[in-house]
Amino acid sequence: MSVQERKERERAVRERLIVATARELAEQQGWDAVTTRRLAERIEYSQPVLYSHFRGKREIIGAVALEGAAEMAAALRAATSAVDDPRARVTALAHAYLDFAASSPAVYDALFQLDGGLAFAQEDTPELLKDAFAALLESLEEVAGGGVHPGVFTEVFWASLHGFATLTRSGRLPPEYAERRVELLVDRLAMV
Amino acid sequence: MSVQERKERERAVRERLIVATARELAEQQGWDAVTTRRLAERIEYSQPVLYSHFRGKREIIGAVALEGAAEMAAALRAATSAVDDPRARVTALAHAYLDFAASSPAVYDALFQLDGGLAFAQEDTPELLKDAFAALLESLEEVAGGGVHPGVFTEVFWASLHGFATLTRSGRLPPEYAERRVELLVDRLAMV
DNA sequence: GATTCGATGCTAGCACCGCTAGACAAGGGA
DNA sequence: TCCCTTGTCTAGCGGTGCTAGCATCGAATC
Repeated sequence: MSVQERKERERAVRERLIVATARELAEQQGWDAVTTRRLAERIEYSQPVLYSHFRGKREIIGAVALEGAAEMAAALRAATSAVDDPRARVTALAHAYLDFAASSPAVYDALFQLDGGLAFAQEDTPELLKDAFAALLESLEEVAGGGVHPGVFTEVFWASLHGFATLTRSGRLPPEYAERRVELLVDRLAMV
Repeated sequence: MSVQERKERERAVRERLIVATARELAEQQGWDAVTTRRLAERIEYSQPVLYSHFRGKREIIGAVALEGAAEMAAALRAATSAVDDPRARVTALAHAYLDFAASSPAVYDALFQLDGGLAFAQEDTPELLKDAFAALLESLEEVAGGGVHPGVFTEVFWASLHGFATLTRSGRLPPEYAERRVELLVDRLAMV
């Protein structure tokens, strides 16, 4: 029994190593550079080992996304918890979101841009993803305004931030007015 | 002279054929299916011919994007020109934008998601791209509100629509509340 | 009309991709 | 000690974007 337990433990360690290495490589050189060959070489195993942990590259992206969702939720809560004023809290939330997207672009892509095989906005959505959305909602529901569904309001705010993040990083939005865009968005969307 | 002119004409025809075929293939089966081999086979030439017109696949995507920018601008203007009320015009604009994104996903991706090697929001930005942004601005500047830079306002509105379009298509936003999201966005952002 | 010669499109091939079949070795259980 | 399961490896499949170098075709010249 103990032998099997040790093996399972070692397998789990190696699986975390794969995910961490994939993430590291993606942040360093982009997801295009995360090939199964390079990834295998970095973890010092052969390619087929990857497929004994994940069905394919997509699932590895999904694993990085889940890890990222947890970190993002934590970052959002950390940035908002110390702020008392509801409106200021929303501003802090927006900045924390955009900072996360800018400082961890590969993780952000795994979450919101690439196909990691994860279900969103459904029953079988992983709890970590639901919780990341919940982290947004917690700061947003109180400024949604009367008669507006907090979930829908959160979706609108989130989609806007997502647009900022992706269009800015791909060079389609100029960086110079980033702050004014955030101010305008919060000013107009947040009631009170 | 006439011989050379004829050749140039034929070259231009073939170049348009490449772009049209790439676009068609991308809309039918997604950009992943647009490989240089398949594209070459469809236009009934060998692969290297593609490289006598474009530096690589990226430039072909860029060509599709430019074509799409012109169509998008036309679609946006067509949808808004007949609407008199400024606020209703913005709503029509939003719907036209989202309809374009949903009905021509491959072209939309070439424009706003993939790397087509085009410059955005710079001096050397192609006129067609500037004009597509102008088409947005024309309907939005009059509802930007006082003291707000129309360009910045347009960027915010556009980024939000982009978030809706991309997150909805990748299954990250549920489609059922799409209409309510648009209403909320227009309600809050448009002044008067 | 024959001949030269440059332009043009082709075949073949590079290094790389995601993924997998099948050989092989190491280790625990009898 | 032997067997057999488990796990990992090598090698290879069909695909990718892209390119070197050859062959052919056609326009211009003699």
